[in-house]
Amino acid sequence: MLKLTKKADYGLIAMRHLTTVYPRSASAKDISDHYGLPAPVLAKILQTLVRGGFLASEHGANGGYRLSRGPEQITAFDIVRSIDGPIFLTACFTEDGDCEHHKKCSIRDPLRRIHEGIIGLLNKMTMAELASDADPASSLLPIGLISSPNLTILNRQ
Amino acid sequence: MLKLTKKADYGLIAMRHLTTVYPRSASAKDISDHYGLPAPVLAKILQTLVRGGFLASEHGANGGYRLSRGPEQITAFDIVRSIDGPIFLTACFTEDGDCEHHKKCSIRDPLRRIHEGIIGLLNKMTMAELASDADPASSLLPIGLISSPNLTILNRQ
DNA sequence: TTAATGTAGGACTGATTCGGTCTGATTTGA
DNA sequence: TCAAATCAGACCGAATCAGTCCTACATTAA
Repeated sequence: MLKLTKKADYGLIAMRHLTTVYPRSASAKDISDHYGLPAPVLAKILQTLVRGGFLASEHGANGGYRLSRGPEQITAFDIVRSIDGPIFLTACFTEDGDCEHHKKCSIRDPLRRIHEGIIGLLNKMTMAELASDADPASSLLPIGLISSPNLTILNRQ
Repeated sequence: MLKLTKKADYGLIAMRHLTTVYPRSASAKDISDHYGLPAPVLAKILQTLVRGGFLASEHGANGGYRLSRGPEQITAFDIVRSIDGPIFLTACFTEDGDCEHHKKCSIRDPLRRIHEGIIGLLNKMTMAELASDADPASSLLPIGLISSPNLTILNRQ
């Protein structure tokens, strides 16, 4: 759990590609061929991102998609939320904000802090950063999180 | 997407409850009644946490579950991973580490940094912190168990 | 004008997972 | 012994995910 859908993955890959060719455009087929992604799925994702305002579409022959803003003005959070919908750490965080256990559960507030932290991480990752292989990663992580030795990425059991 | 399952939620609620009564125990029924959680589901979750080594079970009448370690030695990450399984931000982060697009996708490394950050956030939230947020039940805590005021997760210096 | 290219969008399917129910076995204390 | 409680597994309906198929619309090039 706690992972992105494949659609969000595909969306990020496509956005990264479009960032590298920015401000030019690329067709859905170009991208799906290049990365071996299923073309119809990718097409839908790109349409979603158009509706979200992050891409502009160009119809007709030699058409395609291009970023509607600069790569540094679009974040990973934008893309993920646009494709996967709102991000909630727990079911408590609905729009209505009403959770049937709300009165008693009281884990809501601590989790909200984690929740905001996750969104913050995604929000700091711009397309420009995603597309740059250079890696001043330190700027991304809150101080104190980097050096912890038990932060193994692959938590195999 | 990108949210915890209800089981993880229930597990955290139960762990928080058991933290407030620590080092005493509580039965699954006590907890499910108190928070209105489905009892059989909660029972399974607690069994999982026993296998994970975070709870000890006491059979028979007046039995129940209690924390097997101090509340500051169990983190939200422990509980979530134990219940929901390994946490991967993207499908790329499997145990094998092989992703069919691996050669070309190149969003792997930036996402890995976000992934590490998320795990770091969860790892810094101990049960003691989870239970310490203002709540009437906190008065049940033995003196000295409420952790230090240095509880902010984000931007901790 | 016509054909090719490409986007837009809905309907549908198969697989997987999630949340939850049900049933029964085992262990312990009164 | 009996009741309370944990332990353990099978099972099911609903939801979601990933992907395919089909059709319609828009633009450009020949």
